[in-house]
Amino acid sequence: MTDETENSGSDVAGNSRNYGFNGQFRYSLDEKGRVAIPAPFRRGVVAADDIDSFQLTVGFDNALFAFPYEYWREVVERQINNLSVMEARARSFTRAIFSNAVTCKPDKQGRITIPPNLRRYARLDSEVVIAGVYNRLEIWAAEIWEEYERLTLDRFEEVVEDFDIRF
Amino acid sequence: MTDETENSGSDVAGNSRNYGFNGQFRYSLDEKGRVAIPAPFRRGVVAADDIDSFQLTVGFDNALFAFPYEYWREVVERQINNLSVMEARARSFTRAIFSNAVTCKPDKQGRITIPPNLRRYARLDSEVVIAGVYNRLEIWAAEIWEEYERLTLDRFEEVVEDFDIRF
DNA sequence: TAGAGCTACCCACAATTACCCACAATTCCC
DNA sequence: GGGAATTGTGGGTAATTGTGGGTAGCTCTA
Repeated sequence: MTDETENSGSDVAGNSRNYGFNGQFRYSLDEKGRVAIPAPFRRGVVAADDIDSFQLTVGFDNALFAFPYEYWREVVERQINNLSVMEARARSFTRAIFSNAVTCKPDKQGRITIPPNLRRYARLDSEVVIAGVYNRLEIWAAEIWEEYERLTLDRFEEVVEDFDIRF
Repeated sequence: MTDETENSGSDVAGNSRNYGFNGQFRYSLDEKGRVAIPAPFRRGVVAADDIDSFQLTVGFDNALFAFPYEYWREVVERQINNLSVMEARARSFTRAIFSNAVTCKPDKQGRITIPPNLRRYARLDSEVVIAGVYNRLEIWAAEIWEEYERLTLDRFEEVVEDFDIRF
């Protein structure tokens, strides 16, 4: 573990009643392209007993999104399933989503291997931040993450106002 | 294996509970016109025990589509079956789809042979990308694929908005 | 019917990957 | 505070995968 962005996260994520991933974790991407899944997120993803996998895909803001497999399955069934192959934009979307996705099952050490095309998309080289964001994990290049946080965290209060969130 | 668009794909795709093909793989088309089927896609296509074949056809955007045989059979029965021979456009469509199709069974090494007319259609020469796109594989000439991805992946976020996909 | 060309099937090998073990550092818990 | 468990990271090995090539059988032609 490196020490700049120390790791923090709730263990409640392991609970099956867990309501959302949270915390941020900094890891190194090793020579084989492997990165650790934050320990609190490893358990509680299991749907059927041999599927404790994540669906890893391209996401927004140069990050990768990783969904619990079962959740991903629902999204596909409810939303992507009924897009028509006949429509060019729908094809383009479906292609992007699926061809840039991997179903990955953590190894015994809790790591996943990120394929080269996804590494490229997210500009990952050696330092990586994994953030828990409600229903997904986000995998960022550490530098990009830090820059992003620096820019947006200042404006947190403004943003909350925009959305009229009532705590 | 070449190294620019390295291969990526999930092994869970082999699972019968698999929900859709995904990942992208780069292969070389050999002198005999053979190309490897991505390993994760080889298993789990079996319907009856001697039918572990793909139906290979002309697809959209200069790509070839390959469907698991059983899935193809359903599509034909449910949809193509009730097109009328009386309608010129329907005839043309049916002709194109069937006359440019092959049922192909991977050899012991997991390769299929792509017939010349399909190679021509998809402008395949030596470098090929095979993408898993939900219910089908797509076979592209590597250059065309890269160009296509370059154009569409940037616009990914817009497209998601357009389709109002909620993760 | 013999030969030429083609195709399907098999073997072989190099490169890559997946899986397992090990260990140090950190965290947890009494 | 100290021992035990967990966690992050590196590396080794066996299995898988990608790719080239050979041969037998088939088809088509002369």
